[in-house]
Amino acid sequence: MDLAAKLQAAGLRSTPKRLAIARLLFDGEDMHVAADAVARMAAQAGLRVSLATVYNTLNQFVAAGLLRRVNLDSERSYFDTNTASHQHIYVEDEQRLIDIPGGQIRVSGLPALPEGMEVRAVEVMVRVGAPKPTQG
Amino acid sequence: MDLAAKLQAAGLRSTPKRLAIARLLFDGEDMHVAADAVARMAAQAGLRVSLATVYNTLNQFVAAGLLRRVNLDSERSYFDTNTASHQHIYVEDEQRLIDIPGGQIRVSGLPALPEGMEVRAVEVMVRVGAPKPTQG
DNA sequence: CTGCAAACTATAATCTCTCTAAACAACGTC
DNA sequence: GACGTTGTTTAGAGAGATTATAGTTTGCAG
Repeated sequence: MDLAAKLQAAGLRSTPKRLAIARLLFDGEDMHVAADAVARMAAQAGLRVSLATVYNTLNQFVAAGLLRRVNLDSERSYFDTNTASHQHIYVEDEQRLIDIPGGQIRVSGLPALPEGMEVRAVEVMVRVGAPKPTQG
Repeated sequence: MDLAAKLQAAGLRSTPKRLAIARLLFDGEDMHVAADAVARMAAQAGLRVSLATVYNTLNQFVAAGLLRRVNLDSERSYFDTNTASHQHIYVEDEQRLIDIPGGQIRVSGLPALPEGMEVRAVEVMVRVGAPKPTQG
């Protein structure tokens, strides 16, 4: 997996900062991170990169299709290094996202779409947690 | 539909501000609004209500089960006056949400959950738009 | 090399939302 | 109907995430 080539194939210049951030993100493990976590990871790795560059880079990666943005809550954005079609389980108590491999979940019964529209994405978010005692 | 009774049944005092905001929201039509839109609607209706109260009230309505929070993007929160189990189509080009009645969509193939967890919600968001010419 | 466009940075600005502390109102009690 | 308690409302400050700005630096074509 040549990251420099991956960047260039996506239409992005292969700069040192981008390469370093890409190395943090695409280390083989699928991950779900927020921008501040990326900045922290970068700092820990001894990389001197400004917060603005972290945001710029993440947004460029999303635009280039290298990352996927996940709308988990309105607090902040999360970025998913797995860009293949797949879904998520969100463990609310632990604030942890778990991937559901693509193709495992089937969504049926979609209604007719408005005239001239096509489906761009079907997002499924399964929110789980310990049973609520107040409900029982 | 007695709104004052509805508030009290939800454990909220029936105050003039809450009643007025409830009247704006629960006018019969299901709607999806952001906090600033509610503030604007209130102002247009001649209601003098502070932004803090709009936020407080919306959050209380969510906690009381009168509203549902929808995570559409990370910019802001949207509130859905339809609290029944249902799903959404998001028309990206028009930034418009369309309800899919509950029970119409079926999601199958959910994986096993972590130990001691139960499903709290299954959110489905179908993003649609005009076919992208660059993809064609 | 040289020049230009793109990238990077620090900082300011913006935007959504919450906190704070004080004024105010609902509601039960007498 | 006044009183006290408690919950509401408010203006404004504050917090946190993200973007805009403007100047400097860097990559890369010629």
